[in-house]
Amino acid sequence: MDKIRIILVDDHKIFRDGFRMLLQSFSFVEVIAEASNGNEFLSLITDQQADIIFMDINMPQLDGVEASQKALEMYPDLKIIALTTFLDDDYLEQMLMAGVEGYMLKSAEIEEFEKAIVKVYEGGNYFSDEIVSLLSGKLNMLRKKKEKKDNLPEFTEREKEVLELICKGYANKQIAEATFLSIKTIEKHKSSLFQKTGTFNTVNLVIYAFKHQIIKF
Amino acid sequence: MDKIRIILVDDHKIFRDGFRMLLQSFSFVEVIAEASNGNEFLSLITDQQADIIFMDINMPQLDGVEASQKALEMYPDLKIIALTTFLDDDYLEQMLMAGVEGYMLKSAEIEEFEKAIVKVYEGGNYFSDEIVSLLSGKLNMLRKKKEKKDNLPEFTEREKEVLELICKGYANKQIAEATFLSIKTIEKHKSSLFQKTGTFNTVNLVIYAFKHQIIKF
DNA sequence: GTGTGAAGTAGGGAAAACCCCATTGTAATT
DNA sequence: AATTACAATGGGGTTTTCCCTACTTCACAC
Repeated sequence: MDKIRIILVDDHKIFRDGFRMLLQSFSFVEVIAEASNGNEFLSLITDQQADIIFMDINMPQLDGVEASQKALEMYPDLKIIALTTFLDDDYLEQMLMAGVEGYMLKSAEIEEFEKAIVKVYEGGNYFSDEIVSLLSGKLNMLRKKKEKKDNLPEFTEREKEVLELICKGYANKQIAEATFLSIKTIEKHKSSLFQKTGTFNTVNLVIYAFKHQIIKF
Repeated sequence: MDKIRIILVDDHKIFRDGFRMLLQSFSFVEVIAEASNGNEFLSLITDQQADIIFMDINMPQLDGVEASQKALEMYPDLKIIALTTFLDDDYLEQMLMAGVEGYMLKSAEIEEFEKAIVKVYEGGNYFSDEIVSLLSGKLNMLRKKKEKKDNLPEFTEREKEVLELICKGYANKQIAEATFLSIKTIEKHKSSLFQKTGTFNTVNLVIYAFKHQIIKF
Protein backbone atom coordinates (compact mmCIF):
# COMPACT_ATOMS: atom_id res chain seq x y z
CA MET A 1 0.00 0.00 0.00
CA ASP A 2 1.20 3.48 -0.87
CA LYS A 3 1.95 5.83 1.93
CA ILE A 4 -0.37 8.74 2.66
CA ARG A 5 1.30 11.85 1.23
CA ILE A 6 1.19 14.89 3.45
CA ILE A 7 2.15 18.55 3.07
CA LEU A 8 2.84 20.74 6.09
CA VAL A 9 2.07 24.45 5.98
CA ASP A 10 3.22 26.47 8.99
CA ASP A 11 5.34 29.54 9.41
CA HIS A 12 7.37 28.15 12.30
CA LYS A 13 10.17 25.95 11.13
CA ILE A 14 10.59 24.46 14.56
CA PHE A 15 6.99 23.36 14.62
CA ARG A 16 7.29 21.89 11.13
CA ASP A 17 10.38 19.98 12.17
CA GLY A 18 8.74 18.62 15.26
CA PHE A 19 5.55 17.77 13.47
CA ARG A 20 7.41 16.03 10.64
CA MET A 21 9.26 13.93 13.18
CA LEU A 22 5.98 13.02 14.80
CA LEU A 23 4.40 12.08 11.49
CA GLN A 24 7.41 10.02 10.48
CA SER A 25 6.79 7.81 13.47
CA PHE A 26 3.69 6.60 11.60
CA SER A 27 4.81 3.99 9.11
CA PHE A 28 1.95 4.77 6.73
CA VAL A 29 2.60 8.45 6.09
CA GLU A 30 5.15 10.42 4.16
CA VAL A 31 5.73 14.18 4.33
CA ILE A 32 6.29 15.15 0.70
CA ALA A 33 6.59 18.92 1.05
CA GLU A 34 6.50 21.87 3.42
CA ALA A 35 5.58 25.54 3.06
CA SER A 36 6.05 28.44 5.44
CA ASN A 37 3.05 30.48 4.31
CA GLY A 38 0.01 30.43 2.08
CA ASN A 39 1.70 31.81 -1.03
CA GLU A 40 4.51 29.32 -0.88
CA PHE A 41 1.99 26.54 -0.46
CA LEU A 42 -0.07 27.67 -3.44
CA SER A 43 2.97 27.76 -5.68
CA LEU A 44 4.14 24.27 -4.78
CA ILE A 45 0.78 22.53 -4.73
CA THR A 46 0.57 22.39 -8.53
CA ASP A 47 3.16 19.71 -9.02
CA GLN A 48 2.59 17.76 -5.84
CA GLN A 49 0.04 15.02 -5.46
CA ALA A 50 -0.76 15.33 -1.79
CA ASP A 51 -3.41 13.38 0.07
CA ILE A 52 -3.68 15.60 3.10
CA ILE A 53 -2.59 19.14 3.94
CA PHE A 54 -1.96 20.19 7.52
CA MET A 55 -2.60 23.91 7.40
CA ASP A 56 -1.71 26.41 10.08
CA ILE A 57 -4.09 29.34 10.29
CA ASN A 58 -2.03 32.27 11.53
CA MET A 59 0.64 32.88 8.94
CA PRO A 60 2.32 35.91 7.37
CA GLN A 61 1.61 36.98 3.78
CA LEU A 62 -1.31 34.65 3.11
CA ASP A 63 -3.08 33.10 6.06
CA GLY A 64 -4.58 29.63 6.26
CA VAL A 65 -8.11 30.75 5.55
CA GLU A 66 -7.35 32.39 2.23
CA ALA A 67 -4.80 29.79 1.26
CA SER A 68 -7.35 27.04 1.86
CA GLN A 69 -10.03 28.86 -0.08
CA LYS A 70 -7.80 29.40 -3.08
CA ALA A 71 -6.34 25.92 -2.98
CA LEU A 72 -9.79 24.34 -2.80
CA GLU A 73 -10.99 26.51 -5.65
CA MET A 74 -8.27 25.10 -7.86
CA TYR A 75 -8.27 21.58 -6.47
CA PRO A 76 -11.67 20.86 -4.90
CA ASP A 77 -10.64 17.36 -3.90
CA LEU A 78 -7.84 18.50 -1.62
CA LYS A 79 -8.23 17.38 1.95
CA ILE A 80 -7.14 20.01 4.41
CA ILE A 81 -6.84 19.67 8.16
CA ALA A 82 -6.62 23.04 9.89
CA LEU A 83 -4.20 23.44 12.78
CA THR A 84 -4.52 26.06 15.43
CA THR A 85 -2.77 26.98 18.64
CA PHE A 86 -5.79 28.34 20.47
CA LEU A 87 -9.49 27.92 20.14
CA ASP A 88 -10.58 30.81 18.00
CA ASP A 89 -14.21 31.19 17.02
CA ASP A 90 -13.74 33.46 14.07
CA TYR A 91 -11.22 31.36 12.29
CA LEU A 92 -13.10 28.17 13.04
CA GLU A 93 -16.14 29.38 11.17
CA GLN A 94 -14.11 30.76 8.31
CA MET A 95 -12.12 27.58 7.90
CA LEU A 96 -15.22 25.42 7.99
CA MET A 97 -16.82 27.60 5.37
CA ALA A 98 -13.67 27.34 3.30
CA GLY A 99 -14.30 23.62 3.30
CA VAL A 100 -11.61 21.98 5.41
CA GLU A 101 -12.06 18.34 6.33
CA GLY A 102 -10.63 18.60 9.80
CA TYR A 103 -9.76 21.05 12.52
CA MET A 104 -7.36 20.28 15.34
CA LEU A 105 -5.38 21.87 18.10
CA LYS A 106 -1.62 21.73 17.72
CA SER A 107 -1.52 20.47 21.26
CA ALA A 108 -3.40 17.30 20.30
CA GLU A 109 -2.13 13.90 21.33
CA ILE A 110 -0.17 11.76 18.90
CA GLU A 111 -3.02 9.27 18.72
CA GLU A 112 -5.38 12.05 17.69
CA PHE A 113 -3.22 12.96 14.72
CA GLU A 114 -3.07 9.34 13.68
CA LYS A 115 -6.83 9.03 13.92
CA ALA A 116 -7.37 12.28 12.04
CA ILE A 117 -5.10 11.29 9.17
CA VAL A 118 -6.78 7.95 8.72
CA LYS A 119 -10.31 9.34 8.91
CA VAL A 120 -9.70 12.19 6.53
CA TYR A 121 -7.75 9.98 4.12
CA GLU A 122 -10.74 7.65 4.00
CA GLY A 123 -13.01 10.52 3.09
CA GLY A 124 -14.30 11.44 6.52
CA ASN A 125 -13.82 14.37 8.83
CA TYR A 126 -11.92 14.86 12.02
CA PHE A 127 -12.48 17.52 14.62
CA SER A 128 -10.86 17.72 18.05
CA ASP A 129 -13.22 17.36 20.96
CA GLU A 130 -12.56 20.96 21.89
CA ILE A 131 -13.65 22.09 18.46
CA VAL A 132 -16.82 20.08 18.65
CA SER A 133 -17.61 21.60 22.03
CA LEU A 134 -17.07 25.04 20.60
CA LEU A 135 -19.40 24.33 17.70
CA SER A 136 -22.01 22.94 20.00
CA GLY A 137 -21.66 25.97 22.22
CA LYS A 138 -22.35 28.19 19.28
CA LEU A 139 -25.50 26.26 18.54
CA ASN A 140 -26.55 26.70 22.13
CA MET A 141 -25.98 30.41 21.89
CA LEU A 142 -28.12 30.51 18.78
CA ARG A 143 -30.82 28.65 20.61
CA LYS A 144 -30.78 30.98 23.59
CA LYS A 145 -30.83 34.02 21.37
CA LYS A 146 -33.84 32.62 19.60
CA GLU A 147 -35.58 31.78 22.85
CA LYS A 148 -35.10 35.25 24.18
CA LYS A 149 -36.77 36.67 21.14
CA ASP A 150 -39.56 34.18 21.21
CA ASN A 151 -42.03 36.50 22.91
CA LEU A 152 -43.54 36.74 19.50
CA PRO A 153 -46.97 38.27 19.14
CA GLU A 154 -49.76 35.95 18.07
CA PHE A 155 -51.03 36.31 14.57
CA THR A 156 -54.42 35.36 13.21
CA GLU A 157 -54.69 32.91 10.32
CA ARG A 158 -55.14 35.63 7.73
CA GLU A 159 -52.26 37.61 9.15
CA LYS A 160 -49.94 34.63 8.98
CA GLU A 161 -51.05 33.99 5.42
CA VAL A 162 -50.47 37.59 4.41
CA LEU A 163 -47.12 37.76 6.20
CA GLU A 164 -45.92 34.71 4.37
CA LEU A 165 -46.81 36.16 1.00
CA ILE A 166 -45.26 39.48 1.92
CA CYS A 167 -42.04 37.69 2.73
CA LYS A 168 -42.15 36.03 -0.66
CA GLY A 169 -42.05 39.51 -2.11
CA TYR A 170 -45.71 39.80 -3.09
CA ALA A 171 -47.17 43.29 -3.46
CA ASN A 172 -50.59 44.09 -2.01
CA LYS A 173 -52.23 43.60 -5.37
CA GLN A 174 -50.65 40.19 -5.85
CA ILE A 175 -51.58 39.14 -2.34
CA ALA A 176 -55.14 40.23 -3.00
CA GLU A 177 -55.22 38.15 -6.17
CA ALA A 178 -53.71 35.12 -4.47
CA THR A 179 -56.15 35.24 -1.59
CA PHE A 180 -59.22 36.42 -3.52
CA LEU A 181 -59.55 39.41 -1.20
CA SER A 182 -59.60 43.10 -1.93
CA ILE A 183 -56.45 45.18 -1.69
CA LYS A 184 -58.08 47.13 1.11
CA THR A 185 -58.45 44.02 3.19
CA ILE A 186 -54.84 43.08 2.66
CA GLU A 187 -53.85 46.56 3.72
CA LYS A 188 -55.83 46.16 6.90
CA HIS A 189 -54.18 42.85 7.74
CA LYS A 190 -50.82 44.39 7.12
CA SER A 191 -51.77 47.26 9.34
CA SER A 192 -52.52 44.79 12.14
CA LEU A 193 -49.18 43.11 11.51
CA PHE A 194 -47.45 46.48 11.82
CA GLN A 195 -49.14 47.09 15.12
CA LYS A 196 -48.42 43.65 16.55
CA THR A 197 -44.80 43.71 15.51
CA GLY A 198 -44.13 47.33 16.31
CA THR A 199 -43.24 48.09 12.70
CA PHE A 200 -44.64 50.77 10.43
CA ASN A 201 -44.14 49.69 6.85
CA THR A 202 -43.68 46.57 4.77
CA VAL A 203 -39.91 46.76 4.63
CA ASN A 204 -39.64 46.90 8.40
CA LEU A 205 -42.09 44.05 8.70
CA VAL A 206 -40.00 41.87 6.41
CA ILE A 207 -36.86 42.69 8.34
CA TYR A 208 -38.69 41.84 11.55
CA ALA A 209 -39.80 38.52 10.09
CA PHE A 210 -36.29 37.60 9.02
CA LYS A 211 -34.73 38.57 12.31
CA HIS A 212 -37.25 36.59 14.28
CA GLN A 213 -36.93 33.71 11.88
CA ILE A 214 -40.65 33.63 11.28
CA ILE A 215 -39.76 32.84 7.71
CA LYS A 216 -37.28 30.32 6.42
CA PHE A 217 -34.74 31.01 3.74
CA MET B 1 -17.85 10.21 45.35
CA ASP B 2 -21.52 9.98 44.50
CA LYS B 3 -22.50 7.97 41.50
CA ILE B 4 -23.70 9.73 38.35
CA ARG B 5 -27.48 9.39 38.28
CA ILE B 6 -28.95 8.48 34.94
CA ILE B 7 -32.46 8.22 33.50
CA LEU B 8 -33.18 6.16 30.38
CA VAL B 9 -35.96 7.17 28.03
CA ASP B 10 -36.70 4.72 25.22
CA ASP B 11 -39.84 2.99 24.04
CA HIS B 12 -38.19 -0.42 23.62
CA LYS B 13 -37.95 -2.27 26.87
CA ILE B 14 -35.37 -4.64 25.48
CA PHE B 15 -33.10 -1.77 24.57
CA ARG B 16 -33.55 -0.21 28.02
CA ASP B 17 -32.70 -3.52 29.65
CA GLY B 18 -29.61 -3.98 27.56
CA PHE B 19 -28.51 -0.40 27.98
CA ARG B 20 -29.03 -0.53 31.75
CA MET B 21 -26.87 -3.64 31.93
CA LEU B 22 -24.20 -1.88 29.93
CA LEU B 23 -24.30 1.19 32.17
CA GLN B 24 -24.19 -0.94 35.31
CA SER B 25 -20.84 -2.22 34.19
CA PHE B 26 -19.52 1.26 34.94
CA SER B 27 -18.90 1.50 38.65
CA PHE B 28 -19.52 5.24 38.69
CA VAL B 29 -23.04 5.36 37.32
CA GLU B 30 -26.46 4.48 38.61
CA VAL B 31 -29.67 4.20 36.58
CA ILE B 32 -32.28 5.80 38.83
CA ALA B 33 -35.31 5.68 36.54
CA GLU B 34 -36.65 4.69 33.15
CA ALA B 35 -39.45 5.95 30.94
CA SER B 36 -40.92 4.49 27.77
CA ASN B 37 -41.98 7.78 26.16
CA GLY B 38 -41.78 11.54 26.54
CA ASN B 39 -44.89 11.96 28.63
CA GLU B 40 -43.86 9.33 31.12
CA PHE B 41 -40.45 10.96 31.36
CA LEU B 42 -41.90 14.42 31.98
CA SER B 43 -44.10 13.13 34.77
CA LEU B 44 -41.29 11.38 36.60
CA ILE B 45 -38.60 14.01 36.18
CA THR B 46 -40.10 16.25 38.86
CA ASP B 47 -39.06 14.20 41.83
CA GLN B 48 -35.87 12.75 40.43
CA GLN B 49 -32.50 14.40 40.67
CA ALA B 50 -30.86 13.06 37.57
CA ASP B 51 -27.46 14.06 36.28
CA ILE B 52 -27.86 12.79 32.74
CA ILE B 53 -30.78 11.72 30.59
CA PHE B 54 -30.30 9.31 27.72
CA MET B 55 -33.14 10.21 25.40
CA ASP B 56 -34.33 8.20 22.45
CA ILE B 57 -35.74 10.33 19.64
CA ASN B 58 -38.35 8.18 17.95
CA MET B 59 -40.99 7.45 20.54
CA PRO B 60 -44.79 7.16 20.61
CA GLN B 61 -46.98 9.81 22.26
CA LEU B 62 -44.29 12.40 22.86
CA ASP B 63 -41.05 12.13 20.93
CA GLY B 64 -37.57 12.96 22.13
CA VAL B 65 -37.48 16.39 20.55
CA GLU B 66 -40.55 17.75 22.28
CA ALA B 67 -39.81 15.92 25.51
CA SER B 68 -36.35 17.49 25.60
CA GLN B 69 -37.67 20.95 24.82
CA LYS B 70 -40.26 20.79 27.56
CA ALA B 71 -37.93 19.22 30.09
CA LEU B 72 -35.26 21.86 29.44
CA GLU B 73 -37.83 24.61 29.73
CA MET B 74 -38.68 23.45 33.22
CA TYR B 75 -35.19 22.39 34.24
CA PRO B 76 -32.63 24.28 32.14
CA ASP B 77 -29.72 22.57 33.85
CA LEU B 78 -30.71 19.09 32.74
CA LYS B 79 -28.09 17.35 30.67
CA ILE B 80 -29.56 15.32 27.88
CA ILE B 81 -27.77 12.97 25.53
CA ALA B 82 -29.83 12.11 22.48
CA LEU B 83 -29.80 8.54 21.21
CA THR B 84 -30.66 7.54 17.69
CA THR B 85 -30.64 4.40 15.62
CA PHE B 86 -29.85 6.01 12.32
CA LEU B 87 -28.28 9.21 11.25
CA ASP B 88 -31.15 11.56 10.67
CA ASP B 89 -30.53 15.13 9.65
CA ASP B 90 -33.85 16.59 10.64
CA TYR B 91 -33.86 15.31 14.14
CA LEU B 92 -30.22 16.18 14.65
CA GLU B 93 -30.88 19.83 14.03
CA GLN B 94 -34.01 19.86 16.13
CA MET B 95 -32.34 18.15 19.04
CA LEU B 96 -29.38 20.49 18.93
CA MET B 97 -31.69 23.46 18.89
CA ALA B 98 -33.58 21.97 21.80
CA GLY B 99 -30.30 22.15 23.67
CA VAL B 100 -29.06 18.63 24.20
CA GLU B 101 -25.51 18.18 25.44
CA GLY B 102 -24.74 15.09 23.42
CA TYR B 103 -25.87 13.06 20.46
CA MET B 104 -24.91 9.47 19.88
CA LEU B 105 -25.75 6.44 17.83
CA LYS B 106 -27.20 3.52 19.75
CA SER B 107 -24.65 1.38 18.01
CA ALA B 108 -21.79 3.20 19.71
CA GLU B 109 -19.02 1.30 21.46
CA ILE B 110 -19.08 0.85 25.22
CA GLU B 111 -16.06 3.11 25.58
CA GLU B 112 -17.91 5.85 23.75
CA PHE B 113 -20.76 5.78 26.22
CA GLU B 114 -18.31 5.93 29.10
CA LYS B 115 -16.55 8.88 27.54
CA ALA B 116 -19.81 10.65 26.79
CA ILE B 117 -21.13 10.26 30.33
CA VAL B 118 -17.95 11.63 31.85
CA LYS B 119 -17.68 14.56 29.46
CA VAL B 120 -21.28 15.63 29.77
CA TYR B 121 -21.26 15.16 33.54
CA GLU B 122 -18.29 17.50 33.73
CA GLY B 123 -20.20 20.13 31.80
CA GLY B 124 -18.95 19.37 28.30
CA ASN B 125 -20.52 17.92 25.20
CA TYR B 126 -20.23 14.64 23.44
CA PHE B 127 -21.06 13.85 19.85
CA SER B 128 -20.33 10.63 17.99
CA ASP B 129 -17.88 10.92 15.14
CA GLU B 130 -20.66 10.16 12.70
CA ILE B 131 -22.68 13.06 14.04
CA VAL B 132 -19.76 15.41 13.72
CA SER B 133 -19.26 14.32 10.14
CA LEU B 134 -22.90 14.96 9.43
CA LEU B 135 -22.69 18.43 10.93
CA SER B 136 -19.57 19.17 8.97
CA GLY B 137 -21.25 17.94 5.84
CA LYS B 138 -24.08 20.33 6.43
CA LEU B 139 -21.64 23.17 6.73
CA ASN B 140 -20.10 22.12 3.44
CA MET B 141 -23.51 22.16 1.83
CA LEU B 142 -24.07 25.63 3.17
CA ARG B 143 -20.76 26.69 1.74
CA LYS B 144 -21.52 25.33 -1.69
CA LYS B 145 -24.94 26.93 -1.68
CA LYS B 146 -23.41 30.23 -0.80
CA GLU B 147 -20.71 29.93 -3.43
CA LYS B 148 -23.24 29.25 -6.12
CA LYS B 149 -25.07 32.40 -5.21
CA ASP B 150 -21.94 34.47 -5.04
CA ASN B 151 -22.26 35.85 -8.55
CA LEU B 152 -23.40 39.00 -6.88
CA PRO B 153 -23.65 42.17 -8.94
CA GLU B 154 -21.25 44.97 -8.12
CA PHE B 155 -22.65 48.00 -6.38
CA THR B 156 -21.31 51.54 -6.38
CA GLU B 157 -20.41 53.24 -3.10
CA ARG B 158 -23.66 55.16 -2.92
CA GLU B 159 -25.64 52.08 -3.77
CA LYS B 160 -24.01 50.09 -1.01
CA GLU B 161 -24.64 52.93 1.41
CA VAL B 162 -28.28 53.18 0.42
CA LEU B 163 -28.77 49.42 0.51
CA GLU B 164 -27.42 49.24 4.01
CA LEU B 165 -29.80 51.91 5.23
CA ILE B 166 -32.70 50.29 3.44
CA CYS B 167 -31.95 47.05 5.23
CA LYS B 168 -32.01 48.92 8.52
CA GLY B 169 -35.58 49.80 7.70
CA TYR B 170 -35.03 53.41 6.65
CA ALA B 171 -37.61 54.99 4.36
CA ASN B 172 -36.49 57.11 1.41
CA LYS B 173 -36.99 60.29 3.38
CA GLN B 174 -34.88 59.07 6.29
CA ILE B 175 -32.16 57.88 3.95
CA ALA B 176 -32.18 61.28 2.28
CA GLU B 177 -31.76 62.96 5.65
CA ALA B 178 -29.01 60.61 6.74
CA THR B 179 -27.05 61.09 3.54
CA PHE B 180 -27.84 64.77 2.95
CA LEU B 181 -29.22 63.94 -0.48
CA SER B 182 -32.61 64.57 -1.98
CA ILE B 183 -35.28 61.91 -1.92
CA LYS B 184 -35.16 61.85 -5.69
CA THR B 185 -31.53 60.87 -5.66
CA ILE B 186 -32.17 58.08 -3.21
CA GLU B 187 -34.94 56.86 -5.45
CA LYS B 188 -32.57 56.73 -8.37
CA HIS B 189 -29.99 54.74 -6.44
CA LYS B 190 -32.69 52.33 -5.37
CA SER B 191 -33.78 52.05 -8.96
CA SER B 192 -30.25 51.04 -9.92
CA LEU B 193 -30.25 48.51 -7.10
CA PHE B 194 -33.49 47.05 -8.41
CA GLN B 195 -32.01 46.67 -11.84
CA LYS B 196 -28.77 45.11 -10.67
CA THR B 197 -30.48 42.66 -8.40
CA GLY B 198 -33.39 41.86 -10.65
CA THR B 199 -35.88 43.12 -8.10
CA PHE B 200 -38.66 45.65 -8.54
CA ASN B 201 -39.47 47.17 -5.20
CA THR B 202 -37.93 47.79 -1.80
CA VAL B 203 -39.40 44.73 -0.15
CA ASN B 204 -37.97 42.43 -2.80
CA LEU B 205 -34.65 44.16 -2.53
CA VAL B 206 -34.52 43.57 1.21
CA ILE B 207 -35.43 39.92 0.75
CA TYR B 208 -32.70 39.64 -1.87
CA ALA B 209 -30.19 41.20 0.50
CA PHE B 210 -31.07 38.82 3.31
CA LYS B 211 -31.00 35.74 1.11
CA HIS B 212 -27.63 36.64 -0.32
CA GLN B 213 -26.36 37.57 3.10
CA ILE B 214 -25.29 40.99 1.94
CA ILE B 215 -26.44 42.18 5.31
CA LYS B 216 -25.71 40.70 8.69
CA PHE B 217 -28.29 40.16 11.38
C1' DG C 1 -9.97 68.72 -27.01
C1' DT C 2 -13.69 66.06 -27.87
C1' DG C 3 -16.36 61.99 -27.45
C1' DT C 4 -18.12 58.16 -24.40
C1' DG C 5 -19.65 56.01 -20.51
C1' DA C 6 -20.61 55.55 -15.72
C1' DA C 7 -21.81 57.72 -11.23
C1' DG C 8 -24.30 61.09 -8.96
C1' DT C 9 -27.83 64.47 -8.81
C1' DA C 10 -32.89 65.61 -9.45
C1' DG C 11 -38.20 66.81 -11.34
C1' DG C 12 -43.04 65.33 -12.80
C1' DG C 13 -46.44 62.21 -12.69
C1' DA C 14 -48.45 57.44 -12.09
C1' DA C 15 -48.87 53.70 -8.97
C1' DA C 16 -48.63 51.52 -4.60
C1' DA C 17 -48.65 51.73 0.23
C1' DC C 18 -50.48 53.54 4.24
C1' DC C 19 -53.81 55.67 7.91
C1' DC C 20 -58.40 56.70 9.74
C1' DC C 21 -62.87 55.00 9.88
C1' DA C 22 -66.98 51.72 9.11
C1' DT C 23 -69.52 47.18 8.60
C1' DT C 24 -70.31 42.27 9.12
C1' DG C 25 -69.94 37.79 11.31
C1' DT C 26 -68.98 34.81 15.02
C1' DA C 27 -67.95 33.10 19.45
C1' DA C 28 -67.61 33.76 24.33
C1' DT C 29 -69.59 36.16 28.42
C1' DT C 30 -73.24 37.74 31.33
C1' DA D 1 -81.24 37.90 24.59
C1' DA D 2 -78.00 41.39 25.11
C1' DT D 3 -73.14 42.52 25.47
C1' DT D 4 -68.50 42.29 24.53
C1' DA D 5 -64.46 41.01 21.82
C1' DC D 6 -62.22 40.43 17.85
C1' DA D 7 -61.33 38.53 13.25
C1' DA D 8 -62.35 39.68 8.69
C1' DT D 9 -63.90 42.63 5.25
C1' DG D 10 -63.66 47.12 2.87
C1' DG D 11 -63.85 52.81 1.34
C1' DG D 12 -61.75 57.70 1.10
C1' DG D 13 -57.91 60.30 0.99
C1' DT D 14 -52.92 61.27 2.10
C1' DT D 15 -48.12 59.89 1.80
C1' DT D 16 -44.51 57.18 -0.15
C1' DT D 17 -42.63 54.72 -3.68
C1' DC D 18 -41.40 54.02 -8.26
C1' DC D 19 -40.63 54.90 -13.40
C1' DC D 20 -39.23 57.95 -17.13
C1' DT D 21 -36.53 61.59 -18.31
C1' DA D 22 -32.68 65.04 -17.86
C1' DC D 23 -28.47 67.53 -16.32
C1' DT D 24 -23.66 67.55 -14.30
C1' DT D 25 -19.19 65.77 -13.34
C1' DC D 26 -15.27 63.12 -13.93
C1' DA D 27 -12.27 59.74 -15.87
C1' DC D 28 -10.48 57.59 -19.80
C1' DA D 29 -9.94 57.00 -24.77
C1' DC D 30 -9.10 58.41 -29.47
